[in-house]
Order: sequence, then structure tokens, then C-alpha cells
Amino acid sequence: MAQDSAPLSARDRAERIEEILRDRICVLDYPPGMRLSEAELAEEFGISRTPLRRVLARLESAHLLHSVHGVGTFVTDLADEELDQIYRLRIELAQLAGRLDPVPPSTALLTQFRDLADRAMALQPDPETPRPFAQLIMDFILAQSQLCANKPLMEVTQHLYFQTARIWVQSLFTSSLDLAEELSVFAREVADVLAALEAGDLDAAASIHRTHISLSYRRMRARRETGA
Amino acid sequence: MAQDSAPLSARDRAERIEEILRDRICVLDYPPGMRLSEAELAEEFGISRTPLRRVLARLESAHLLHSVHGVGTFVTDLADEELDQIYRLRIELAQLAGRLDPVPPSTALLTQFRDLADRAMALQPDPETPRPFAQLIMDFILAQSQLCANKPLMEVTQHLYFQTARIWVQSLFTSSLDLAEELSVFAREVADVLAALEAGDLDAAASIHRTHISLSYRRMRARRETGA
DNA sequence: TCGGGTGCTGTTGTGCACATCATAAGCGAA
DNA sequence: TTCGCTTATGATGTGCACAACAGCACCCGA
Repeated sequence: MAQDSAPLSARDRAERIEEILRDRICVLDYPPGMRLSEAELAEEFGISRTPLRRVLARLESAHLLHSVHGVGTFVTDLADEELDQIYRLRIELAQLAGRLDPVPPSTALLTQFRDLADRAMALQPDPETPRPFAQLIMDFILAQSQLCANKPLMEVTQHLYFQTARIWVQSLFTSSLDLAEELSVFAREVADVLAALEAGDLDAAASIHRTHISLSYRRMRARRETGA
Repeated sequence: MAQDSAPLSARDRAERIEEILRDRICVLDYPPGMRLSEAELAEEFGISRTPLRRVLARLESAHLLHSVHGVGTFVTDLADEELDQIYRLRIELAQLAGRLDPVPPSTALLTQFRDLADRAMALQPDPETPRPFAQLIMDFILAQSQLCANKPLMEVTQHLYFQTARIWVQSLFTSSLDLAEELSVFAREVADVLAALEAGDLDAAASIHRTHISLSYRRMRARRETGA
């Protein structure tokens, strides 16, 4: 039977909706501070508020949403200090991913990395539409996380990335001065990681990733200083 | 007005119930595999199923519960491999807690550690009632997590502890041979950490904690080998 | 005796109506 | 005019009835 016509279970539907909403938050379709309407979302996905609220509750426990009785459900923002703490933790965990249960990439995953490298080279920076750039980086992060077989570490890594992604993209697109440079830096990171993977050096790939997280965070802080 | 009589908001009520249920899972009041009844829990807490289900959804996203349509809601178990991965991650994070935003303990927190040390010394091992021992260790973990000001790291550390706690306690109380020894080992850990804290060496405290997690995991694996 | 179909029972999942709450507009008196 | 109260509105939170589903006992026919 065709997969598409297979009826999705309640759990699968909820999981899919959660992914969609998380994606929209991370690529700034729903920017920090934006109010989401339970009624509108329920209508969009063709369900009632009850199962939708279950999804929102999960996103709230992931610190991506925040509901206030009688007011609304809002996309969360991050204070500078929290952002700083998360980034320093992400840097440590990225290094850790090379040491804890590293797995060589399958040929399919290698192909995926090559596609990512191509996409990065081909992408034209457009200050008006952050989505393509944000989505590209997100796909890269998800691919990178497949290099580590330690599932809890992978989950935590992604969880922390989801929290910082929108803030980083936002800082990049509000000043929008360094967009082209940031894109070329990212393209080089993908190329470097790909080279390390083809050489079979997983720890090197992790170190490169770690370094780029660290450097991109420094550049973001520099933007924050000059912008403020 | 008195704090106790202050009406709890919906959010606070839910948070409180979540803590209670998580506590019951971690100290084996609800052992792995046990079925929980939404209706009974709702009645116990004097609310309807709707808000209770919100709490259960959050515990499910923390991998402590698992609901199956038409069957029931069950306390999750952990396969050996998952347990292994979580423990190795916990060991790394425990070390990290000494390096990332360490904070000297307040006098109140030091007092709390001394109380914990006293409780550990005074506790009589009883193979029939794991609760006192499990609760003591949980309180120690929560106190220890206050030595690190990096909130995301603290959250992750606690989250991972909640997942392993019940399995560790269960392995200890099913064989129940090493209970007295394990208790004395724990008492020494608390004493060692307390000594390090009184000397002002936070990194040493973290290292001691890390070592004890590692060793207690080895002892658990040894029990698993001999028991099977 | 055995196999399979069928209904029963109890569970989680969903939809809907209403309660509760926060906000802002409206309005009247000082 | 301006301050403060009232009211209207729209949001999330809750309770309840029912739908969907899985498992089990039961029963009937071969």
C-alpha cells in the first residue's frame, strides 16, 4: 500500500504538527514575541483545539512557546545571558559528539552532505527572506547529528539548537550587513566537515563543527555590540 | 495573606502535579511498566482528565511515560543500551558542571549538604522500602545541581537523572545484596563533596560527583552480569 | 475439541460548550 | 479634561460526553 494514503495515527499526526510548528519558529516564520492563535492553528491543521493544545504543551516544555491564561500563546525570546549559556553548552556538546559513540557516515549520509555543500555554494543571500538560509543550516545540523549514535546526546544537541536558531538568524537578518560573509563561512564549514568525513576522521569533523559554532557565536556577539 | 491559602494558578497546579508524578516514578512508587489510570489520577488531584492529560503529555516528552491509544498509559522502561548511553553522557556532563558557570554554595546550601550527610549516615537500609534511599539520593542530586549556574546544563542534567534514577534503584533493590554497601558508598560521596565545598574547590566537587556516577554505574553493571 | 468470529468492556483521543482571566474601550462623575 | 469604574471582547483553561481503538471473554460451527 502507498505510504501517503496510509492513515496516520493520532500520535504521528501530533508529531508531524509539532515538527512543522518547530520549523516555523526556527526559520522565523513565527518570530520571537509573535502571538499564535490556538483556534487558527487548529483550523489550519483540520483538528480541534484539544489535540493541538497537546502539541503546544510539548513545545512549551521545550521553551519555544509560552502560554498565558487569558492573553495568548507567544513565541519565546531569549535574554543575552541565557543565549550565552546555551551557546557555551552547545560548544562543549559538539566536541563531545566526536568522542561519544561516533558512527561513520553511510554513503547516503555522505551524499546528503555533498548536497548541502552544493546548496550552500548556490544560495544567493537575500536579506528579505531568511527562510532558505535558515532551513539550509537546520538541515546541516540535523545531518551532523546523525554522526553520533548516542541518542540522548543527539536529542539534547538538537533541543539546544532549536532554542538558539531563531535568535541567531534574527540577529543576522536585522543587521543584514554580514549576510554574504556568513553564508560563505557556512559554505566553508560544510566543505571542511565533508573533507574530514571523506577522510574518515569523525573527531576532526566534530572539532570543525565545534569551532564554527564558537566563531559564529563570537560574530553574533560582535553584531550585538555594534548594533546596540 | 498566607502563602498556603493563596490560590494556585493553573500553571502552578500543573507544575506541582508534574513534580509529584515524576517523584513517584523516580522512587519506584510507580515502577517501570506500571499502568497509570488517567481517570484515577484526575480524581486524586481533584481535576478533570483534560488538564491532567497536559501533565502526562509533558512527562511523555520527557520519556518517563508512554501512552497507547485504547490500551493505557505506562511508566517506561530502559533498555541496557539506552541506559549505557545516558550514563556515559551524565558522566561527561557532571564533569562539565565544574567548568561551566560554577557558583560557590550559599551558607544555606552548605547547611543542606550537611543535612544530607547526616541523613545518609543515619539511614538504615531496608530492602523492602526503596523510597527513603531513593529520595535521599534525589535530594542530593538536586542540591548538587545548584552548584552550577548554567541553567540549560542544569536542566539537561536533571532530565537525564530522572530517566536513570528508577532503573538504578530498581537494580539495587531487586538483587538487594549490596544495599548496605551502596548506602555507605553514597554517604562517603556526600562527605567528600561536602569537604571539597568547604575547601572552596568546586571543580573537585564536580570531579568527585563524576567519579561516583561512573563507579555506581559500574557496580550496577556488575549486578546485572551476576544476576543474569 | 478446536478455530474463528463477535460483541463487551475499559482505555486513550477528540470535539465542543462553558468557565476563567486579562485587556482595552467606553462612559460618567469630579 | 481626566481619572476611575464598568463592561465588552477575545484569549487560554476546564469539564464532559462521545468517538476510536485494543484486548478479552464468549459463543457458535466444523
